[in-house]
Amino acid sequence: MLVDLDYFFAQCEEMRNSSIKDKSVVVCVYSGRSEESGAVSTANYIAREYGVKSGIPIYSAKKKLEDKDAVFLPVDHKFYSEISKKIMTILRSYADRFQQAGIDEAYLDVSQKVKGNFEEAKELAQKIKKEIKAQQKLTCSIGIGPNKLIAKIAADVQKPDGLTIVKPEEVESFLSPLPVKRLIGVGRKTVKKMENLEIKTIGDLAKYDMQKLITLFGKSMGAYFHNAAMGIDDNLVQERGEAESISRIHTLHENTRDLKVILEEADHLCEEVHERLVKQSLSFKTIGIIMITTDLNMRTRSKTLKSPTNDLESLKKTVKELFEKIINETELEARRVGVKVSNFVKGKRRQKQITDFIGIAKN
DNA sequence: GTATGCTTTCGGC
DNA sequence: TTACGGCCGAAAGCATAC
Repeated sequence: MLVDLDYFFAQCEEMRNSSIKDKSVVVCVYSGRSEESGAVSTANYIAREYGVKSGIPIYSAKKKLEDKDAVFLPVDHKFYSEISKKIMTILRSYADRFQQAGIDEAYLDVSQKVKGNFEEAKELAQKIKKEIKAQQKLTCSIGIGPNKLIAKIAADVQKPDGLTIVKPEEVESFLSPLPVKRLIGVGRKTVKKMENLEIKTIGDLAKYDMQKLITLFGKSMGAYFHNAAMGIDDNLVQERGEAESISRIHTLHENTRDLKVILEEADHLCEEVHERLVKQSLSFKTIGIIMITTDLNMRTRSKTLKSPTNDLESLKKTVKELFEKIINETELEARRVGVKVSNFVKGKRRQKQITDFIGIAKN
């Protein structure tokens, strides 16, 4: 089953101050550039009625909620993380196997616990919903299915406070009318490509010849699409290791293409990223930078080292090289800049050959 | 040509 | 009419190996 906490950040705010819960609640990331510059992180369902949703400018949200009873709050990530942690502990206790997937959702393998009985799974889900409500005063939406793929899609069908069960014999009729984009791995380009083949729904995809899919999308993707469309997914519910990447991004006070200004900010971001790396004793092999230009487009550059490191000065040095490169490749000014590391190898020390091998074997 | 890994962009929350 | 964050993993694009 998949448990998804409803409009999580905004619901946390409602829980902290129940007097706002019959108003529009908009949780915002303020950039600090001007009084109201920034974007909406998430909004409760009352605000969504007026078209306020994740990612839109704060200014635009204010306009939509003009003369409505609305509350605008800054994100309080620390608070949400604490709530999330408590709820994840509750959820973990109900599962044979558990996998957190982001701050507000988790997969629970409960097949042993309910002996493969979907009615019992439904009762368990109701119990879980009750407990989260009692302990943390929050609602969630739960999807139950024979595998992760179905559970995830099922959880999306009814929300907030939903519960959707898809039994094995219902999988086909459940999936077949849904658009192909609901499948993980089917993005904009693939949707377009499939549309040209007259594949619009998951049902269309399931009927399509697998050999043809393999010719069109490659062996691994083709086979995956074929199986996914038939509701087949044998991915296990598994606890995740550490994060795959760590990044920091920041909006500049003013747009600029002055390298000195950019690098001053970048150095600071490097230090913050490095601090998190040290906390988790991680070394990295890949260093990336992000630049959002005046026209709000994103550009990135990255470099993969021959051997992993956790050294702050090497990080800064590579980041400097990458920014020098990227600034030479555009005429536009930077609005936001970021630093990202990935391709982790566990360990504090500077690594030599033996761990290089582990790094390769891991991939 | 296909598979694999690396780089860049996209998109959800 | 415009307006616009920060973070992550997934998808797409590309280079190289086989």
